[in-house]
Amino acid sequence: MAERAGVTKQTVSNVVTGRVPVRPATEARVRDAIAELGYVPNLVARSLATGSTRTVGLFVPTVRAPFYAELVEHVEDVLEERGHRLLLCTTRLDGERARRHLAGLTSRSVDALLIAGDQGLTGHLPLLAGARFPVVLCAWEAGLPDGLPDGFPVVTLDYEHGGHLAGRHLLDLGHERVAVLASPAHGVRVAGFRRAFEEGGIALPDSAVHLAAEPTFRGGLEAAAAALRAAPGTTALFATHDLLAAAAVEAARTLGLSVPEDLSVVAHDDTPEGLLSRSPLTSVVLPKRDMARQAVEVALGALDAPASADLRPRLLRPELVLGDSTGRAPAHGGARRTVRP
Amino acid sequence: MAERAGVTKQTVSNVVTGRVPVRPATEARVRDAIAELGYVPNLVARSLATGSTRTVGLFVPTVRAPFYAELVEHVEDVLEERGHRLLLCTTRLDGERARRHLAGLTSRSVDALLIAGDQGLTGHLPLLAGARFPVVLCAWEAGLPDGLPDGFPVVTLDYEHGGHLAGRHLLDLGHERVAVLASPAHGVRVAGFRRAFEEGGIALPDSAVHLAAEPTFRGGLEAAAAALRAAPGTTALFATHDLLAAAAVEAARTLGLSVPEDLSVVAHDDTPEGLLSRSPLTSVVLPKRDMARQAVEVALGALDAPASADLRPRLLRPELVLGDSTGRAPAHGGARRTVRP
DNA sequence: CTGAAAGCGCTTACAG
DNA sequence: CTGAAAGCGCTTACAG
Repeated sequence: MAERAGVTKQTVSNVVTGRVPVRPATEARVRDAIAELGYVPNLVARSLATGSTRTVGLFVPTVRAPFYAELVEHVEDVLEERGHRLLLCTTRLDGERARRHLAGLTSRSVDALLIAGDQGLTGHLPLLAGARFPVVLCAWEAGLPDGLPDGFPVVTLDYEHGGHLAGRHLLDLGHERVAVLASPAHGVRVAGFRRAFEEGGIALPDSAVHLAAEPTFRGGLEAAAAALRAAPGTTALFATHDLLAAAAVEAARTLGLSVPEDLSVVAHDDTPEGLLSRSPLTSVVLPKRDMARQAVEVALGALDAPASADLRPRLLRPELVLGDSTGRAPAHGGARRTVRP
Repeated sequence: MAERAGVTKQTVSNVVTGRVPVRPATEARVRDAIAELGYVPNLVARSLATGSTRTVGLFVPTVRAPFYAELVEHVEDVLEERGHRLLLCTTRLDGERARRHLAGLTSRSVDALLIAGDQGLTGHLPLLAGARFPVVLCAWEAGLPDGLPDGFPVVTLDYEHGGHLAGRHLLDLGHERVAVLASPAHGVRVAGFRRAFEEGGIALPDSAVHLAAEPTFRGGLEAAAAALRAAPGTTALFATHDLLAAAAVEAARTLGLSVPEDLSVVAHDDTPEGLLSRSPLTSVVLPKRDMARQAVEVALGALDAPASADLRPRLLRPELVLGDSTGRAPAHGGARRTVRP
């Protein structure tokens, strides 16, 4: 303890926490002693006394996917503003792994927990009922499973609306023959896209949706080639994630099609900078930073006022950002004109 | 305390920690009580008593770069094996930010700290001297700065050797006119590449090295185009990271060159699956998992036996993994033949 | 093998 | 405004 050096005793605590006013002269002496001895308060002891670790846990499926990598950094930023640290756990779509980590936290080592992404956790959600701290679900695309105990706040993105924005945009540009390149997990985005076309009086057949099982450039190339081969009159593609969209543009080039003259491509969740593509793509952009902020606020807010927690899911709305990859539908039928056999 | 439920007192601690043998009958009673009451030990209290938080900090510049994203997951894996948690901090190449976070840890909230990546931290390294826990540096490409206090273990990759492997491979395939696409931070890789050619009696002029300031597909396209324009006889490219390499292949296609018939491309740190490219690239592959393991072991080992820490930097050797993107140098001079004006 | 005591380093009422 | 005491929930020697 630094008290020895100065003269006072646990007045040190008072000056450090600032909870109780201390006479300037005393405070100065204490601060000198602190500086001199290089005193650093023990945060573990403080946590035990206060019951708060100033640490928040975050579960994400992986940080290798750009979406989650960005989310992690946003959460970290918000946490830092509020003086909290980040305990990270990547679940790898492995419910058992998530369960183990959850068990490892169930003991006040964290003030709150954010769980992002819906894959692989569904079966283990009831476990959360035993958590001793607030848990908030975010970036949840699928519907909430029945097993989920009541009382879990959800802060997520309106993926359906994102898909709808993409569809609306293509419709507005006059596209009627379109196809979708999608990851199997992105059904909600596809549903929104489909709804937009239905509203425009156009039914999108299941055969227009091409799944790319793996989120790779190659998978995107293949899905795009398959889509254009299956429906040569296609004038626009909707790709449900960035790598798929970038691959679609390259696939079009390979087939001798110009983007956007012959083929429009709209992406979902491409970075505005278009890291992976030749030029910035028109894309549905997700308010990840907002989601991170609200998720943290709900989680930490639940600590202060457990009762006041608003349990209606918060749905944040994506926006469409225009890039170079979309344009009016060609009068002459797009891909039909030039696609090689 | 669960003791009430059973009959014993802090025998609970004995059965939970397993430190002191307990009679089976007693243990059973205690375990029943634990299960019944849903007792979970308070890890914060345990940390205060034992002096160990079972948490390790990791600083990386960002998780948005695949290299660090993978490293984070590897570190997490090794930590999990050893029963530790991961406190993550992304420094964003911002020394001031790193300093703040470091200060936030300087108080036994972490058992050890791993710092990955050299950018932006150089000036703040002396601060580490004040850390109350072992610190190990990893994935450090540049030379260690003079300001670094002695006694910091370093576990890193032999980047120079990686560049050398790439150069050696191209030389073995008969390539003599080569160019390099590099990120400005990757000077060591380029130096290794250059050394290989020097050993082969070929000097690589500075003009053969093309920098891509930003790690984007677009930047890679431009650097590759510039390289092939500047030296039309070029038969091979060395790209110092995955996105650059993937872009180089697409740039070659755009110019009407076949890979690897007209142009070979060797990457550095591409994923073996080649997520970003049309087909798996020949690439220098870095033993990240090994590095993560050794870094954690050194850090945690330093806890047990502070004196025995081996302070010689550990340099882990990359390997060359063959893909579809390299082949023998064309007899007729490669790019010269077909590049458009 | 089991119980009673002290201590980890803070914070928080509670008297002076 | 400042000091003395109790307590946060564990673990760790130390006696029985």
